[in-house]
Parts: sequence; structure tokens; C-alpha cells
Amino acid sequence: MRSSPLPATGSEARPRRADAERNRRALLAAARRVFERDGFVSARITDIADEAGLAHGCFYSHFPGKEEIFAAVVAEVSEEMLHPGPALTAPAGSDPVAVIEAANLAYLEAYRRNARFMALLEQVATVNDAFLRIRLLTRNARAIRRLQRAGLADPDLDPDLASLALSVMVSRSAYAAFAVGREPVDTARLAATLTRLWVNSLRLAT
Amino acid sequence: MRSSPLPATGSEARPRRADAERNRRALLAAARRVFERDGFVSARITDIADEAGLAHGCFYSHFPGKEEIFAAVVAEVSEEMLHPGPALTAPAGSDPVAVIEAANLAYLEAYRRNARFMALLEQVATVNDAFLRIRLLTRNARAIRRLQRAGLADPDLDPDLASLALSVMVSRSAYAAFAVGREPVDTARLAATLTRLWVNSLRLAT
Amino acid sequence: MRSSPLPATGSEARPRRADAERNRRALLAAARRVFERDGFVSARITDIADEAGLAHGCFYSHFPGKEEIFAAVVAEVSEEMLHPGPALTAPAGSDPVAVIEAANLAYLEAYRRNARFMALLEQVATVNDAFLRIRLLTRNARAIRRLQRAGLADPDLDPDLASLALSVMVSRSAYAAFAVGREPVDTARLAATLTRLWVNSLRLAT
Amino acid sequence: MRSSPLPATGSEARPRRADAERNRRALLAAARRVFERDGFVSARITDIADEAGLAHGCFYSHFPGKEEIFAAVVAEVSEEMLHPGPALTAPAGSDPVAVIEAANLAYLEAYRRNARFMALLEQVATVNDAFLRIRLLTRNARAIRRLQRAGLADPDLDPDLASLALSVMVSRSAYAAFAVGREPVDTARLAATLTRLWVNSLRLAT
DNA sequence: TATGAATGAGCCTTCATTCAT
DNA sequence: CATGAATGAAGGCTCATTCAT
Repeated sequence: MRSSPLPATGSEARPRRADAERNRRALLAAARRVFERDGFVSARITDIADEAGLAHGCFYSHFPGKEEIFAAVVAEVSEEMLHPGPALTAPAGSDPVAVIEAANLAYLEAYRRNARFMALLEQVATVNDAFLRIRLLTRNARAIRRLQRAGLADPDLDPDLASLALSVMVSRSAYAAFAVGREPVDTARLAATLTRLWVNSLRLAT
Repeated sequence: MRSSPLPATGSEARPRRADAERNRRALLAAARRVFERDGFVSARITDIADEAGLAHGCFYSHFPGKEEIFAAVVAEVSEEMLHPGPALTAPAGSDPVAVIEAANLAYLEAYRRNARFMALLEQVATVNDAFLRIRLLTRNARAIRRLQRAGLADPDLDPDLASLALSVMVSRSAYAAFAVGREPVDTARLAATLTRLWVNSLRLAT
Repeated sequence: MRSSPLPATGSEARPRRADAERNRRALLAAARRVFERDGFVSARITDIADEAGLAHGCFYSHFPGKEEIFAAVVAEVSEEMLHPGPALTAPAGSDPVAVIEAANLAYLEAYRRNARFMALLEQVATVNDAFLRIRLLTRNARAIRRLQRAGLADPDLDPDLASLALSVMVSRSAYAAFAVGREPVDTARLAATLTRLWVNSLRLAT
Repeated sequence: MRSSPLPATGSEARPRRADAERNRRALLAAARRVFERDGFVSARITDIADEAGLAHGCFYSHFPGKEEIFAAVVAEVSEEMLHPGPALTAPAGSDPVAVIEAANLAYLEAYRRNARFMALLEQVATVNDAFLRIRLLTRNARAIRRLQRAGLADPDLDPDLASLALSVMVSRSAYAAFAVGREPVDTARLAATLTRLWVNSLRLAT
């Protein structure tokens, strides 16, 4: 795995650095595999280092501890999983149903790709994580309010609670379908169902 | 890990000494408090025994280990939490919306009462648990199919996926509202919102 | 062993006492079985009491601890196993070879009957036990000296060391044959061999 | 209890750090002292590590548990104690009595050097150990048969049983003399006695 | 930085012994 | 005396973290 660095002419600094970065990446990738396989609690520093082909003592040159490397893996995965539900903030004039369906489909596909790690996230989710979602919920709630004012959505719904409920409906359905269930689920069919439930529930004019 | 997930509660109900039963109950109550406070993994046998006012060695006279006492606490809580979503199988002739609202409200109230422990359960939930819910989902899916055939529900919905989505919408909203969120949530208002979303999403004739 | 004293007039004294003695015997018998099955170290007070059909707390009404009940079992078995080798102190005029053979045979038979417990004894044998044997050895050594003086035994042998060697030859052969070996050993044949070795080794005039 | 009775000593002979090997040796030496002092059962991992000047956690870097380090000590001692009795398989033409005496003396000396640990071995001896000796016994039994056929040994002896008896006579005399007895025993004198008993008992032509 | 041996806090579990009933 | 629940000392083992090389 390791490439032998160039002989000591005088330039050991650069290959050293390159090795370090490579090892850091190896640890991250190994951590993801180990976390997915063993869960957060059972994952051991030693296992992560072993999986990366490094001595366990080396781990601490790159990460202060298990929580931190977990956070780093979360950050990696989060790039694909930013949106826990379809954003209703599409440009004016676009078909809102199509927008919702596209967002749902994108989310479900991303979830499916990262299903093992997302399952892990659900178990480790802490209060902090939950509050991170609040912004998204607020954004969705604002969109629902706008639709209500425009006479396009059921005016009897509480925008905040409806936003919450529909958001968790999508994310938790993805969890049930991809992280827990064993039988393969037709992603498009699930996306279509979620979109229709969403549209129906808001009584979006179609 | 260990064999019997649910210790036989019935057969040991009549112990030789009343003290023994009292201490068993004390351990159960203490375990619930400790689990809610520290989570399953961090909970220590010693803490549970301490919380119950007993020596830690005594713990093993009543439960084989941490998993078993956890299962016993789960069994206790489960009596209140049997229904993860509103059952659509109300007696014919009753107002379906009222039925749904009543079921939702009952579920949310029960969830709120046991919120701390339910939050714990979500984190410890295993694949097995998920499959236990399938029966309920199947029942709900059947109800949706029946309504569709009767022309009372949106015929374009996939009954199985819709059943899943609405079920997790309710349970996960409860989790977000009572187990994670800090601000008190108006249970009635949440129940009303969930019911309306449910009715709307199925396009139940009202 | 102990005779039950006269009852105190007409009360519960007699059955109580009788019960106590019966339980003491039950514990002794149970202890022997448990020791033979599990060895001294692994034997637990609880197991002995269970085997006797008594509560473990009851054990301490009869014996102070594990060592003491073990000693009591040893005492029981010792009644059959007093002689670790053939005594050479037969009445004058009797055939010495016949005496040796009879003694060996008796010892081997007794060993075979108590083989499981004797095996245990070998493992638990302490320095103290060893010194208990010294008297027997001294007695045998005296006999050898007498035979040497009478010109009936090899005068070049050290009587003390020969006594020791021949004694352990018999007892350890019994151990190997009955306590360790799995195949059944012909006791008579072993006795005959030991006797012949003994006679030969002392060069007893035959 | 655990799987490998003898840890591979050869493959780990060249550790990355010389310290590791030194500490492994320190643990072995410490274990021998602790086992001799406290016996197998009472010996604690902590004591062994303390005796070696190491933290107890470090023990597990070198040995999986108590049984394994004991086996390793046994292996060490066994190099000196391979022969539980004099081998009768001397080259033709050599004086058989001298051969027996030399073998006995060598065995007794080795036993004396390792007396404390041999005493321990006797107590921990299991059925397995006993069967390991069978080969040696078989070899001796063959030698006795050969002597009998050559008219040089008592033809009335059962070769197998005699072989067993004489073997245990030697090993158990060593035990009595060096492991149990407190008074110093003259090794040469004991060897001479055992040899004479051996020669006499087989009626070896001298 | 990489290595991997050493450290030691921490937890689980067993079981002899006590003691109230 | 019998009972069996409670006690708590004792020891095994794990594993995150440190550190000398």
C-alpha cells in the first residue's frame, strides 16, 4: 500500500506530507467501513487503524478521538445528504409538483447510496443533529405559509407542524426502505408515492 | 447476545419473599431512570443497583444482565405503546376522520408520557423491531386498499408504501416533538395536523 | 456418627435434631459427588447445597466452609484407604509373599472403589498430607530393616528410601490404573505384578 | 479452556521491539515464580504482571490468559524433564545397570532443580498429560519384553504393568523427595536405591 | 509522522458469607 | 435450624490513550 518515499536527497518534507494526507484519507475510509459494520459504540480505534493498514497509535496523529473521526465521516456523507426533504423553494413559475417529485427522488437516491451510514446516523442522532434540521424545517414552513396565503394549499394546516411531519415522513420512509428493509424497494415508486402524499396532504392545486 | 429477550415475568411473580419482588421492581424502575439518563450503552449495572439502593451483586439475583433488564423495561413501556399509528380498522359506520384523530391523539399522548424512554428505543431499535411493525403496516395497507376500492381514497396511491409513509410520519413526528424538541408541543394541535395530513393525503372523502 | 441424644421431654427436639443430622449427611454425600465431578477448586458451596436439596445458607449450619467439609469427606474415605501399601508386619510364620499380595490386592480394590475421590486427593495433596504418610513409611522401613538383619532381604538397600519408593510405586500405580486410565485394568493382575516387583526388589527369599 | 495449549514461541521470536521480547520473558519468569509460590488457581494475572514490573493490562499483549502462560512455563520446564524414567534402550553392549543408574540420576537431578514447579505440575496434571506418558511407557515395556525374551529378566512379570509401576516409582519418589519433603535428600543415594530396586525387581542378570 | 508496546481506569461477573424471617 | 435474598470483596478482561524510538 505504502509507496517508498524518494531517497533522502533533501526533500523528505513533501512525500511525508503526501503520505500523511493519504493516511488521513485511509483512516476516514476505514472508519466509514468500520462504523457501518460495527456501529459507533462497538467500533474500536484499533479496528479503524487496522482497516486502514496503519498502526493504531498513528490514529491520533490525524484525529483526536472516535467522535471526531465520526464527525468527519458525517461531514463527508452530508455533502450528498443536505436536503432531508424536498425544498419547496423552486423558482416561481415552475411546476411545484414536479419540483417536489424531483427533490424527493434526489433525496431517496442519495439515501439509498449511503443507506448503511444513514442507518447508523439515525441511531447516533443526538439532540444537536435535530436542531440542525430546524433551519430546513423553517424554510419549508415558510414555503407552506406562502402557498397558503396564495390560496394554493390547505389553509387549515399548521405550517410548522406540517413541515415537520412531511419532512420526517420522507426521511423516515427512506430509512425504512433502504436502511432497514431487506427487500429492494423501487425508488421511483416510493418517490412517486411520497410526492403524491405530499401534494395531497397540502391540497396543492394540481 | 443472550438468549431470552423477555424474562418470564409471570412465573416469577410469586417469589418466596415479598422483598425480592419489591427489589426486582426497584431495579426495573431504577433501570428505566438510568437508561433514560445515560443511554443503553453507558448505563452501568452498578448505577442501576445504586439507583435502586441495592448492592450491585444483588442485580444478578434478578436479571441475567443489562440486555435482559432493558428488555423488561421495554416490555413495561410497550403496554402503553402498542400502536405505532392510528388503526384504520374502525367499526363500519363510525366517522373515519374521528377515528384517525382519536388514534393519533392516543398515540401522541402515550408517546409524550414515555418520551424519554421512547427516544432511547429509537436509538436501540434493531432490524428485528422494524419487522415487528410490518404487521401493523400490513393491516393499515389493507384498510387503504379497502377505501380505494370503495372509491373513498386516492386510487393512485400505492397502499403499502403509503401505509409505511403515514405510519412513520406519525411516529417520527412524535419523536421530534416529544423526545428531541425542547419546546413544549401542543399535543392536540399536533394530532389535528397529523390527522388532517393523513386525511388529505389519502383524499378521504370528508 | 453421632448418636442422637435423648429428646427433651416431648417437643420438637427430636425431629429437629434428626433432620439436622440427616441434612448433615446429605451435605457430606453431596459434597463427595460435587468434589468428584468438579474438583475442589471449582466446587461451589451452592452446588453442594443444591445437590443435597438444601438452601445454600443452610450449609453453614453444619460446616464452617469448603475446606472443612472436604476434610470430612476425606475422613470418610480414609477409613477404607488407611494403608497406602502392603504392611510387612504380618504375624511371624505367615508367608510374607502371601501377606504382601493380600495387602496389595486389598489396597488396589479399595482404591478402585474410591478412584474418583482418590484422584481428587492426589491433586489436592498438600505438604501436610505427605507427612501423615511418614508413619506408615517408618513402619515399613522398620520391617525392611528387620528382614535385612534376618538375611531375608537385599542388605544393600537403604531401608527408608526403599520403603518410600515401593510405597509410592503401589499407590501411584493404583492412581494410574484406576483414576487416570480409561481402559479397565485387571486388578488381580496388577496386584500380582506389584507383589512380584516388591518381592524381587527386596530379594525376599521365596 | 482456551484453544491453543502451547503458544507459538518460534514465530514470535523476532519481535519488532527488543523490549517486547524482554517483557515476554520477564512475564514468563514472573509467572513461574508466582505459580510456584501460589499455585495455579491462586495465581493472579495482576501478581504475575507486578512481579514482572509491568502493568497488568500489558500481560494480555503477550499471553491470552493464565492457562496459556502456564503452558508456556510448562514447555520451558519440559525441556529438562522429558524423561519420566530411565530409558532401557541403551546401545547394545553397554552395562544395563550403569545405564539405568545414569538415567535415574539424571532424572532425579533435573527434578530437584525444578522441584517447586514439578510439584505444581503434579497437582495440575490432567488426563491428557497422563496419556502423553504412554509412549514412554510403551518404549520401556518393549525393552522389558526384549530382556525377558533374552532370558535376562524375570519372565513372570507383565511387561506393561511392570513398566508402569517402575516408572511411577521413580517419578513419584522424586516428587516425595524433592517437592514434598523438607529434609534434603541425597540424590545419589536415592538414585542408587531406585536403580537397585529396578534391577532387583526385574531380576536383571548382573 | 509512524510504530506498537505499555499503561491503567473501568466494568462485568462470581460466589463465599451474612442475616432477617 | 432452614431459607434464600443481600452483600461486597476480588479478579478478569477491554481498550482508549500515551510515549519512547
